[in-house]
Amino acid sequence: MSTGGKGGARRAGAGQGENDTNGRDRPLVVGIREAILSGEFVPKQRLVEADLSERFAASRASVRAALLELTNEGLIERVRNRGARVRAVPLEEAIEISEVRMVIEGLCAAKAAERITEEDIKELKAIGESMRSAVSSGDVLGYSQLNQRLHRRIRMISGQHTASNVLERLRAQNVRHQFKLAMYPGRTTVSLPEHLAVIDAICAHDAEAAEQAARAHLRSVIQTLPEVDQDRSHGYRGTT
Amino acid sequence: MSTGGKGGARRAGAGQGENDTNGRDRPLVVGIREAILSGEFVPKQRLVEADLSERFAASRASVRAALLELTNEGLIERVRNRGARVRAVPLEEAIEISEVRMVIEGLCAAKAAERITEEDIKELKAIGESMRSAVSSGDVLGYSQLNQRLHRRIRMISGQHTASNVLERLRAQNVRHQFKLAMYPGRTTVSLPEHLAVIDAICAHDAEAAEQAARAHLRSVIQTLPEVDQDRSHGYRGTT
DNA sequence: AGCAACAAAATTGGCGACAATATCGGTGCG
DNA sequence: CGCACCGATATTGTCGCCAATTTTGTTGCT
Repeated sequence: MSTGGKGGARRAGAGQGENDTNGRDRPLVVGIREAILSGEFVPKQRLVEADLSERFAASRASVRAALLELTNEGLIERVRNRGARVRAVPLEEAIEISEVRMVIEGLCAAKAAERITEEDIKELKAIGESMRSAVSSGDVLGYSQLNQRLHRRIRMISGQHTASNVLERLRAQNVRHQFKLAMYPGRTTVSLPEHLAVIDAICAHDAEAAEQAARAHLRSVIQTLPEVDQDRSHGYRGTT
Repeated sequence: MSTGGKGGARRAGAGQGENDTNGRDRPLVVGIREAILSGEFVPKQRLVEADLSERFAASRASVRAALLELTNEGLIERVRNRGARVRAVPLEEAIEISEVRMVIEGLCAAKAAERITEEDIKELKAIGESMRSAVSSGDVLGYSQLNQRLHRRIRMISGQHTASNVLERLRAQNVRHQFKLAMYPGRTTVSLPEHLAVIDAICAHDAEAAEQAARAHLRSVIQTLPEVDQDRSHGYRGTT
């Protein structure tokens, strides 16, 4: 974990290690991002620079820089001279994002199937077993965490830095929908066999099957998204 | 297209002339980006804020903001307290980028095949014919422009806003490799039938065939990339 | 009473200056 | 003669201030 200053390393976005947010970022970016992802800042909420400046004990210029960065990450939305607000991802766009995720996760799964080692096979299968037991015991939260770990592990095994970066960004934009999806009753029962199929295909070094399984899983997600959607995501008048 | 969007209406006037990668950007971002994409700023070249400030007659803060934005677009690379420089995309990463492009362009092609109208069919076929004649007459530059127009048109027809954004960003990062690829002798002869296959599949409303054709085309690109690569792209010691 | 224009407040955008940090050159010592 | 320490320089990071623009509240007119 020693994220020390390895100067000569390639940029390639985040290293293969944990990129939960982005370790190289200043605390401001991380802080605001965490606030958005944790739900403290709700969609369409205005983000006034002065307020954030006070909230994080930093200057307004730093806040502005952080806001600009988060804008490019797709988490907040800025209009010239009209300020920044948390981006509300409507269902239609959440589906689009998931469709892009579908093909990229398929790519990663295929590449992972080609590159996976015996050691990683053990870990993937272990994750699969944990997921199975989590579903059995009804541990939805644990299953959700295992889900994220599985996807991240597959990305790592695939060795596709570019794909990982894109996926991470897309996932952050959809975190709210993903959360609602995870809480959808009976979702784990549908999700589990799909995940196991992905794991099996990757561990069997079957790239084609892995890609198809990953895409099938995301297709299932896309299909379920409209059911869990609550239309407050794209509400124009959020003043209640 | 823009379903009830509030802000997207004004963008409708985007003439086919300029490729405003992002019309909402301030001139600084556009200027620096153009300088990088046009090759004026070569990879690994240092971008000193003060110099850019003078070059574009703007304050350093604005330059910094633009640099931050371009960093997130993947065009430049920044190290804390050590400045920014034009990102040099090594062959390995160019391949990764093209692999991601492969699956996303496949997705767009499939979606375009489902959504295309008779009007768009005519235009796609017209582009195909133009490409054919461009290859016949050996007009490499014209073919390259038609190539970009075709891809852009397909993205537009697909209606995939997210995918288009990702593709545009990835394409910008690979613009140098793409250029060398376009100039590779005999490349057009290989590329043309692949493009025509994509066009035919899309116009035939065959989503599956369109995706496969698009992926085959990008696979061909990936296969050719190493041949056109000149190792100056990833030169570590660029101090001349 | 409704609407429009105006004014005041709020907020963002831009700018210059100062401090922190890395790089580079020089100098002294082993 | 080479290496390490040290200072000078260059560059970036941060901060506070002022102008431009938008939004909102008020007032006067129809």
